[in-house]
Amino acid sequence: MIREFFLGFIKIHILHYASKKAVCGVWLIKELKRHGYAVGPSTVYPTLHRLEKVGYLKSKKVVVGGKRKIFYEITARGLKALGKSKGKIEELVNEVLKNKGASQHE
Amino acid sequence: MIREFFLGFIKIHILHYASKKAVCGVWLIKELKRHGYAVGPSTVYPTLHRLEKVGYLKSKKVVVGGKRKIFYEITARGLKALGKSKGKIEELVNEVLKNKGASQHE
DNA sequence: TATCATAATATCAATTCCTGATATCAATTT
DNA sequence: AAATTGATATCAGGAATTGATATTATGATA
Repeated sequence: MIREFFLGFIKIHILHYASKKAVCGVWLIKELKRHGYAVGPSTVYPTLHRLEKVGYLKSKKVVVGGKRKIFYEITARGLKALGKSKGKIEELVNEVLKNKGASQHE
Repeated sequence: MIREFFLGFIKIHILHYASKKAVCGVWLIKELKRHGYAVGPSTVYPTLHRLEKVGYLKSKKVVVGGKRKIFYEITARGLKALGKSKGKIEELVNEVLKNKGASQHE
């Protein structure tokens, strides 16, 4: 169940990375693992496909080191979604971590 | 798709609220709406049931103002999950908002 | 005490997502 | 041209999501 809490985090991370540079599946798997998220190929690739399908990412195929990879970069649409997400993260932090969310717990 | 990003946020919020005081379904719907999350009964109630089922929340039935309500409070197990979530939120903030996550974007 | 109105909660059903296991693919090596 | 290897793709069973709808319990009313 707690994994469900973080599925969105993972997607936001992916969008964030893809806003910094072009990323591919295997790199994401390693990077996300470094950040404490256990993510396998069968989670990452379908997610990348979906993120591209909705227009948040765009891909290009490249051969590097003798292996074909598919690199993903963020789109304008994806940047917009990422921006919206950042706003929500701030809201979450203010409410849950700092407890500054004008809470009227009446 | 972007809604998927926030489904975890919503669950964390619920756990957070339930750690402050006993909460019921309708109150959560209003409160989450106040925080920008569109959440209806068919989202909140099954979620509450599941959170109770996994032992993060415990419920008690109360009659208030002539209406029966079910109030939920966090459990020790839920507190643990919430704590873990807070750690992840900080990590997310550092990486995505502050960009302090020792990122080796090689 | 039967019925009604109301608010809170519960369920349905179609769609979609998640993911361990497995398969496929393409570039290089032998 | 077969094998190797690393990267990506798919499958299939289970589970989650949610608009729509139904159910429930309480107090009021007659």
